Amino acid sequence: MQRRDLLSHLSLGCLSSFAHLPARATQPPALWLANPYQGHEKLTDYWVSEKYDGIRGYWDGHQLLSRSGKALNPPTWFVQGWPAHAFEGELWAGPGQFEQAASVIQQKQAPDNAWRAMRFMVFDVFTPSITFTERVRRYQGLVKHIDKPWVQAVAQSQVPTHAALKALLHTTVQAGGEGLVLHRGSSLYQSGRNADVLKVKPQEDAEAKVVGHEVGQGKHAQRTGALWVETPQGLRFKLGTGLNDAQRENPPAVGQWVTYRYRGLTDKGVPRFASFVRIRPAIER
DNA sequence: TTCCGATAGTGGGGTCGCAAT
DNA sequence: ATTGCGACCC
DNA sequence: CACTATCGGAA
Repeated sequence: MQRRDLLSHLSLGCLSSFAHLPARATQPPALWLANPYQGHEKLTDYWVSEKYDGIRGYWDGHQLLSRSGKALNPPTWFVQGWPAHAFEGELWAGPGQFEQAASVIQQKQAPDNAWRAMRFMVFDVFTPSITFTERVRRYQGLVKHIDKPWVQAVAQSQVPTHAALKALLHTTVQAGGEGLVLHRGSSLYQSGRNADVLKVKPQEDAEAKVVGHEVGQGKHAQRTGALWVETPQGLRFKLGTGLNDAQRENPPAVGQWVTYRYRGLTDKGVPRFASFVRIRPAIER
């Protein structure tokens, strides 16, 4: 396909259901969501790319939307020349800059120099009826057509074995990446979570001491909502997810040590996405 | 019969914007 | 100027 | 974001 013909072959599809609506009254776009990688998938079916740690952005052909359908407010130059066709990517401020990216997109009107540091890493184009493998070609051509340094196509590669995937994950994280995304080449664009899109992120376990309890809300009213814990370095934070109902009824006591799982640290050094795993086994001595 | 996928409902850190103090 | 809260992002 | 509890249909 000739490049000048590319955009005319992109389909608007179900986009028409909300593309005409005013900026503030949008339905959540039907975007795909990644599932955790289990380790038993057939890797040769998948494309592998870096998972950029930023804000999901969906260009509906007219405006930039967040995952929930909220209109974002990039400066006009940022989206100047973007096509009247839907595509999506990650609004990214660089390695380790998630909080900066979140700040920029949540401000009503972030300063121009903040947006100058942002990139839109394109990883899909909303074109029903063609496979992801074909859509990769489409978004590569689309990015080339837009021809702006802050709009980049996410690179896709193939990894034959789990060992190779592990190695790629290691080098990607070493270079500041958040993890990897696997996308089945034969899959059509499908909203929601399914096995066609998988994510791989490194996770670590650590221990902390229970220093308090937080009462829960709603169905967890009158039982434990979260544990206040303290690391050996004296850092305090809350563990609220990972507890089952029985554990919320009878939570580990103050002074007990627990194991938690987390994925990276915030700017302040607090474990990110921390979840309760188990009460730490007693130490033999 | 068991198992899996989707959904609803909890919980976290962090940021912004606005109201109350 | 500080605090608290809801509504977003992940 | 991560996770648990539920339910209905697939396996």
